[in-house]
Amino acid sequence: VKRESRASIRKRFQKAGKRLTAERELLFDIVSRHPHLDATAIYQLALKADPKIGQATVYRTLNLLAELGIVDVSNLGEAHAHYELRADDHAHLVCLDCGSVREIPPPRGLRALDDLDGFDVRQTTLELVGYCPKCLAKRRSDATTQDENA
Amino acid sequence: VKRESRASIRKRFQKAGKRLTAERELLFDIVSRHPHLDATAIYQLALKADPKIGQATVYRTLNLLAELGIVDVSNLGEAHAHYELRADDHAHLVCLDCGSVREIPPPRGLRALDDLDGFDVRQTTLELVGYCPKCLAKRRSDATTQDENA
DNA sequence: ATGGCTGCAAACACTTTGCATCGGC
DNA sequence: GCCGATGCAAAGTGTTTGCAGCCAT
Repeated sequence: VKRESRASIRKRFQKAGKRLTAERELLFDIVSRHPHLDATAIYQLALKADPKIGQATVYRTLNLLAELGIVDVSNLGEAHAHYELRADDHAHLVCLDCGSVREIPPPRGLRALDDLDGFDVRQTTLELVGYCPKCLAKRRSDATTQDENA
Repeated sequence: VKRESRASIRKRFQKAGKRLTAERELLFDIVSRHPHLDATAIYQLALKADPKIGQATVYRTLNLLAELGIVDVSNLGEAHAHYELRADDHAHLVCLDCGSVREIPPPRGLRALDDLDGFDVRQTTLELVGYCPKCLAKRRSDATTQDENA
């Protein structure tokens, strides 16, 4: 797993003519340590370390990290954005009940799609939403109990 | 391409205990004829046919169609929802410049992911965003002209 | 020291909801 | 005729932006 280190981040920022502030470093650390969070959750975590950080800074920084290609943005089956460090290609297995996210290797053959009739693919998103084994079991027992299910 | 016909839709609604109103039929037709539109664009088209339809009806109907499994919802690289009739599995090739959407068959091997360690996959979304050949050419010539590019 | 970055709050875009009326079944 | 569906407008989310002061370079 090739990840941006905290040190190499400084260079990336410099190269892009951006400043590396304490807030940005904090947010980078949070995203590093907690993949798949959304902006609100990241903001809550950030507040614990820096009680006067603003939401705007969170959004601006996440957008910046995305522009620099340091993080990837995805929806994970919801309407709003979730963030994670850019790493090897992988698919997301998202549970509709508990919201858990599992990463799995993408099917071979996906890489073959990198060049399609001259279309230049920059980012590939593969999301599988459904029910994780645990929630699936719970749903089944609920259905039995209630004798009701779609 | 197996698509819901306008006639079979009535039965689907009845079975779900929903009424088939003129508004719903209109919105279904629009989505049938114009895949990949977002709610605003659909609303604009709907207004031409029925000047007093409300946005709320559009959102409520699109949500209903999604619940009934008649349409699929995806983001197409943007932050908001786009709608299309549910059809065979396919991937979306979305251009970052012109926003065009091309559908391509999914790589074989994707179907094999349908059951993963007991995870029950309900919907699979494969999106490839990048630049279409036309926009790619334009970008290259712009870069040459301006001697500037990331 | 200077221009980018921040916090605050207001503005925005998209979507949902409350309520009175309307119309499919 | 009943109850679900509609239109309207207001409320709700998630995100962006304007501006005065601040701090990394």
